[in-house]
Amino acid sequence: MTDPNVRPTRAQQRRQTEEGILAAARRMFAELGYDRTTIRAVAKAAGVDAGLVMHYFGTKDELFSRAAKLPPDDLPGGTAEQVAEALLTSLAKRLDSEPVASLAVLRSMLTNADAANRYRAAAEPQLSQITAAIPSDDAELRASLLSAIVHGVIIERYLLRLGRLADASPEQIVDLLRPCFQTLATAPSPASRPSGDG
Amino acid sequence: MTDPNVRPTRAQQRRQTEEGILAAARRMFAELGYDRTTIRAVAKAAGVDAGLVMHYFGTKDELFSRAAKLPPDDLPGGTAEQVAEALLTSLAKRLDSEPVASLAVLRSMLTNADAANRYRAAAEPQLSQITAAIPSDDAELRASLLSAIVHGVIIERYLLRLGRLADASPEQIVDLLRPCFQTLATAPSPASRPSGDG
DNA sequence: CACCTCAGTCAACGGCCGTAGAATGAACGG
DNA sequence: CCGTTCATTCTACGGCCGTTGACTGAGGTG
Repeated sequence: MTDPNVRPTRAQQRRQTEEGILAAARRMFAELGYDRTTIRAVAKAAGVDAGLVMHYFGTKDELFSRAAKLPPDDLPGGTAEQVAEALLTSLAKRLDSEPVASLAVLRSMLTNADAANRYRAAAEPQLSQITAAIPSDDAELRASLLSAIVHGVIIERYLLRLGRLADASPEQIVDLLRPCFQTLATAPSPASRPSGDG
Repeated sequence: MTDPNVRPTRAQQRRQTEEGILAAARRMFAELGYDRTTIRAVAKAAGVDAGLVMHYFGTKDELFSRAAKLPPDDLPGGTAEQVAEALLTSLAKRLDSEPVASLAVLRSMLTNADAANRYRAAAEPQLSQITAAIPSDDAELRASLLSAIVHGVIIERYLLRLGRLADASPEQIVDLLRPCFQTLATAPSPASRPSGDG
């Protein structure tokens, strides 16, 4: 096997080099964020000249845009209970290994408008899917809270690497969160305070 | 009234200018993060020369350090239930208005090591306080999850300004989260899956 | 073979940044 | 009133960055 083409064709070579640049870019964007990642450093990590990166991608923004293309993560519909469980399953998978491109977006979203929009664009369909499944006036808010929990956990695990969250098993985390998710997705709204009026 | 000293003393003037610089720095760090905030821009916003900022603070890092000094946010101890409720109260207050210095830290913590450390240092005492109150083997993980939820909500509300989370009332958010917090703080660990063995 | 295409390099430019240091002039202290 | 301190400004340096455009040489094509 090894390779029938000892010398790769020009198109192959190009695609391979481009892939190498994108991989290096993804790694650096995920580790350092948009601003602190320099085209020169990406080029060096990919073993090419900085001019080549410009030649292929035109712009640092375009490079980020290509490197940070997110895999769609749509959960199946169903009852609120099922959607909550699907969200937990999706979370478990992400806690097992989160795609580097997604980490690149998360790392940069607080300081780069494009990354923030990309995050919003990825979160929105999930949000409306969850919202649609929750039979409640405040379904939208509940969905937003579920999203905030998911992202809070992922940020602390991968980006801040906070103590227990960084090394706990996905199953343990998901099991602890399950009642939260089910409550948020299905329980009726509380009247007000628990120790307020009667 | 107005002012007995028509001309402020030199020390007063200095403190006032320094305060102005710090306020401008806080605003910009909170809005743009560490990297995209420039000393020159802070100086201009404060109406002084960039050299003066250096003269007073020595270094951009030191300026950030001074601008991002967090007010301590220690919750009272007690039973797990009480601690969970205290955490909710603290969250409600932060959802009502989060100090700009805190937003500066949150905005920068994913791309600046100093901000990340500052965040960790602020979160740690709360974490151990919560951990101490939870009677469970996985108390540390539960505390981490509570922390992740709090910060996820605050990030989406103030930094990403996501739909419903950005404009919902603190009470509404806290009421929805209350069962989550109580469960995480007090419920026993689940055995494994809900639909697994008997 | 001659020609064109194109992956890849190299050197440079203009800009912005953090920072340094000298200069100024008003407030202070004797 | 004089000398000192010090708040404040101005100018400049060196560095890194994104980006450009000319160049090189091997690959494809007729």
